[in-house]
Amino acid sequence: MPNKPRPLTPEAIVMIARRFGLLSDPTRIRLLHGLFDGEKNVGALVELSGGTQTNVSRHLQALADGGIVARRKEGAQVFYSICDPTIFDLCELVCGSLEKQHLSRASLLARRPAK
Amino acid sequence: MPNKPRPLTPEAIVMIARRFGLLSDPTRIRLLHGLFDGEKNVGALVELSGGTQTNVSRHLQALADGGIVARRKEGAQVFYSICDPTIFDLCELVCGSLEKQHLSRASLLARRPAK
DNA sequence: GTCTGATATGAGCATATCTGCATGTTCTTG
DNA sequence: CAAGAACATGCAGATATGCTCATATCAGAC
Repeated sequence: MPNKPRPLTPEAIVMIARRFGLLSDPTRIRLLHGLFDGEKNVGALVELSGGTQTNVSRHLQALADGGIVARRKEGAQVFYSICDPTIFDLCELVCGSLEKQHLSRASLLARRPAK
Repeated sequence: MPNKPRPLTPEAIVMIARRFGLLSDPTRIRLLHGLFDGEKNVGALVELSGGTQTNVSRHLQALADGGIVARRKEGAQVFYSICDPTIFDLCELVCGSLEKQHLSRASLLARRPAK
């Protein structure tokens, strides 16, 4: 039997859902992915993500409000950087899970039955 | 320097965001939490979550479509169970991260400066 | 067959979320 | 000071999401 989960008060549940909500948008995932190798300013992230400046700015704001990303102002530029690296662990877990899921679905369609 | 992240094609990014989206609703988190200790039928989950039957049914549907939860019909009842246990790892990671985040914010307000 | 309990589904509404356009703010340069 | 570059923000439209009410489906008991 697996370990008991945390008690999870109603407020905690809402907080958890909020955090997942921050990760539920492709543009935000792209931005986080782009920040993997260090801080970047908004302009660089706009190019990198292919979005508009308005949108990128807003999404970065949301990520900063959620405490996933940190802001650093330098002159007229603003640099963002990951301040919660567990984000990458989350993505890694999800990627692995999705990969497994689709592999197993694929094997359901194969001529040779799944092992 | 941390490991290189996966390449992350545009489609992969959308899939990842979708999965996080499934976890971005408090009711769905509650349902998953309720399924931690084994499969339950819809009625049990309705009581446990305090939601309406319609709503619970829909959320379970969504979780099943996303491959997080499995359906098993037994007579007139339908039993749901976790089929992707990495969900709990995700929640655990997020909980830990949130806790750390709020602790550090709290220390910013304390009389004694943070260590 | 009818009736009842368990679950799913369609329709409609309210709200949230994402997006782009235009504009505002702030910094720097001249 | 004016002008331009880098970001942020107010507003409005489109889409998505969550919720409820009523109804449909399905399995079992009679």
